[in-house]
Amino acid sequence: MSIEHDAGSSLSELFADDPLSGSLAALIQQMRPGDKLPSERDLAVQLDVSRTALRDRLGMLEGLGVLRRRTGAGTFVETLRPDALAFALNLAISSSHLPLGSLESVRIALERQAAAEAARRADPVLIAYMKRAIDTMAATELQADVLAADRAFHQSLLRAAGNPSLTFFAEALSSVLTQDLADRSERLSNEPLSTSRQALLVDHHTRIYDAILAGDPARAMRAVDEHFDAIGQS
Amino acid sequence: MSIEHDAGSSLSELFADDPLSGSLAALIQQMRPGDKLPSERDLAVQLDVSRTALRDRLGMLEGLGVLRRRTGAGTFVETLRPDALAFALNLAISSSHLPLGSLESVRIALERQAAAEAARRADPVLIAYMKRAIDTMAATELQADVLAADRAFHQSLLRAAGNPSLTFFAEALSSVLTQDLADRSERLSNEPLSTSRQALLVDHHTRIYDAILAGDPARAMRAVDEHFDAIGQS
DNA sequence: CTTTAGAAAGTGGTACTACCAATTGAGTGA
DNA sequence: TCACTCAATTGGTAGTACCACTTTCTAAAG
Repeated sequence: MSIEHDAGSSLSELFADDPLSGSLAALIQQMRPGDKLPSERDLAVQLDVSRTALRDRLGMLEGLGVLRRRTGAGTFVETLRPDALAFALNLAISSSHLPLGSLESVRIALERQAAAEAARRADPVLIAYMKRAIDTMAATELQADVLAADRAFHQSLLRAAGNPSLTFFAEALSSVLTQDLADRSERLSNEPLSTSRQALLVDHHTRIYDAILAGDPARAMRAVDEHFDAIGQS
Repeated sequence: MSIEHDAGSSLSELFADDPLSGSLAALIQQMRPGDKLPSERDLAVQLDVSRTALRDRLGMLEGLGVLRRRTGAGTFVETLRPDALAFALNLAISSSHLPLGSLESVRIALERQAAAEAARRADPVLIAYMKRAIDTMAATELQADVLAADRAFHQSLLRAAGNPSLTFFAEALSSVLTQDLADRSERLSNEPLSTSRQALLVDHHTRIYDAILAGDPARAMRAVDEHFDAIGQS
């Protein structure tokens, strides 16, 4: 019935108004991350378009983080990179005035979900990394080190959840929020942290850790919420 | 100290390895959505590059959803479009085998957060839309109409949260998950829905609605979780 | 004077050619 | 065996010409 209908390919539908991009997307879908595309000259002949038009689309796909062009080497299919999405987000946010505060909400939502799933999985090895981050946090004295340990904790939390999408989005968001966080913490980074505040942070993270270790998703989510509620007010 | 350091511009840092893209990003940041960029010929002269190189970057920025090129008319700064991110996601997901199931988790996380924030805001007008969706859901008989009402409910829930980022991500995700959802529901869409199941759905949504109306974030989140737990098993 | 049809200018889209710069790898030398 | 050189390949840029579409202005028709 249909002359050329690549069934099930959601990509082609999105490219309905651009056959060239559609062909490229179909080609890329059949390849695996790390694979090398034919050279621009060959590909242009193969798709029966000029190198100019081809490069235009390649640039677009590179912008989306799907491809990576390396001068002299070739064009390669990229692995899913959170920073590519982060880049797009950064661009989008800065050009459309999406408030950073509302983004923080998304981050909390993801972290809460990660805590719940980590508790459900209860992988002792992955959870151990969280414990290590907490210990580091308790042992150090410099604000910068505490922040580093904090990042390590949240990273290991996401890893413990074992949900690639969750990790992907969280890391992308993290990249977007990083410079804002850096700006706020820069002034304090080399000063010693108030002992009471540090103890509070350690306590919060320990509560999250305990809930996950106990395999209690609801309690883990609650612990995350209490954590963010507390640091939100300070 | 630094020769050209556009302080505070997070974009330029990301473009550190590509001066041309950096200049373009800086230019775009100073503009507002809907504004028209100079013509490619003018811009090429202005930035002292060839039109070829310029078009390559414009293609990239268009891929990111930041720009929109309209043949014969010009190039314009785009408003933040969730479908642009959805597009990038679609491409990324299909080319990196990110499981759809893990994406569903993200959606739940966002919806849970939206429910909490909606309860915190407790805007009677926006909440009324949720009620209307529930009523529609209870009144109809066709599976397709129930699904439509379901979508309307979740949409009004996000609106009631009043968090642009949350809405943005949820809609982007929704676009990605749409075709999958469509595939699953296609077979049932014209059959009458089992009465018990419909009643269950109405009950779930009513619980969420009640919690939000009562201004109880914790209960709202719990209701969302129970909802997704239930439909996840069926 | 208003409306409208058409011309003209401007814009993005494509093609083609030529050349540059970086990378790669095979071959050559020590 | 190792190190180096050099040529082929690849992406990056430049410039030109032309096409299709859009917008705007103009002049003719009412």
